[in-house]
Amino acid sequence: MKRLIENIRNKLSEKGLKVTPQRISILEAIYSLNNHPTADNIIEFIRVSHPNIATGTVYKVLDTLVENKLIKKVKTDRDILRYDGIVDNHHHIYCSECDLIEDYKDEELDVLLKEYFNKKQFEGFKLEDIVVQIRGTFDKC
Amino acid sequence: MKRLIENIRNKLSEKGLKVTPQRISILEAIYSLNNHPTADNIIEFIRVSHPNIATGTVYKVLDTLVENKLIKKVKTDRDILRYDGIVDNHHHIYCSECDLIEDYKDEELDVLLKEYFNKKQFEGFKLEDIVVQIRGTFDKC
DNA sequence: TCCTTAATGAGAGTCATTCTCCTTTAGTGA
DNA sequence: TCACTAAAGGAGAATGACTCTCATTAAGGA
Ligand SMILES: [Mn+2]
Ligand SMILES: [Mn+2]
Ligand SMILES: [Zn+2]
Ligand SMILES: [Zn+2]
Repeated sequence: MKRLIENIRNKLSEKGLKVTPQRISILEAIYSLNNHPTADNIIEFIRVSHPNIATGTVYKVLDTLVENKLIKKVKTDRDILRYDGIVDNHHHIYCSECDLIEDYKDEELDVLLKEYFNKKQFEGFKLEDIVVQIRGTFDKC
Repeated sequence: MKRLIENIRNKLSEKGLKVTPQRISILEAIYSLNNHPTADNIIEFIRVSHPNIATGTVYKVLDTLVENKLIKKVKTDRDILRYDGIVDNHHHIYCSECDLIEDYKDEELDVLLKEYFNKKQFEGFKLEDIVVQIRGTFDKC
């Protein structure tokens, strides 16, 4: 807990960002809300301990965190943005029945993709990353 | 041209959907605008020949077409929805510099993925499809 | 401790999408 | 061919996620 916040402070400083209570609690919220929260999920979570934070501030901080690669945006086919506190490359399982997005990590898949894309020529294109979208339905849903 | 519209009429009828001029021109627009158009791109395209179509109608028709699997939504990390007239499974290259989304089709990749996911156990999950998001920057951008 | 400048708060503004409700029309069957 | 009916479309208001503006506050460096 103390350690989490210390860790967040360090991440912000390392990027040359001012360490503000708002930025700390937003990152804390993203790390605590496991499943790819929306701005609204984050605001709701934060308001408990930090009732006066402005929604505009939350959106601004989220943008800053994305720009500095402390968080990522998650691609969806809805018109509400979702965020991911895990910045290491990983894949996503999208539920067709609800808006659940689960992480999927597997070294074997990463190796497979790496080998495939190393072999392929992408003329005039600088490859940055590969994310696999796995879509389907969970029995529980 | 005539053939395209005849083809669209058939697709609609096959799904048990009423064949209306609005639905025809929206599908026509999606097929003509190659790169994963937004609702707004579609409206702009259609207004030339069909100036009175209501925006609400366009959104409603798009929903209907998605539900009936005549088109698909494309996942993005923006808050504007984009659509795809190609319903056969394929992958997407996202440009980091602009909002270009190119199709990527390669049989070898599909075989690779198919073999990998056949082998993996997904307990309590019914797999529907796999789409690879390739992100990077085009030199031209 | 003070200063500078970036960050935040409050609230108005924007705009993509949805909703409501009335009118029109596609498709069916006499 | 015609009339009927349910489904679809038009107009425009409503919604809500996100952005903007600008005055105030506070983080971090001197
Ligand atoms: Mn994730
Ligand atoms: Mn496509
Ligand atoms: Zn689900
Ligand atoms: Zn580009």
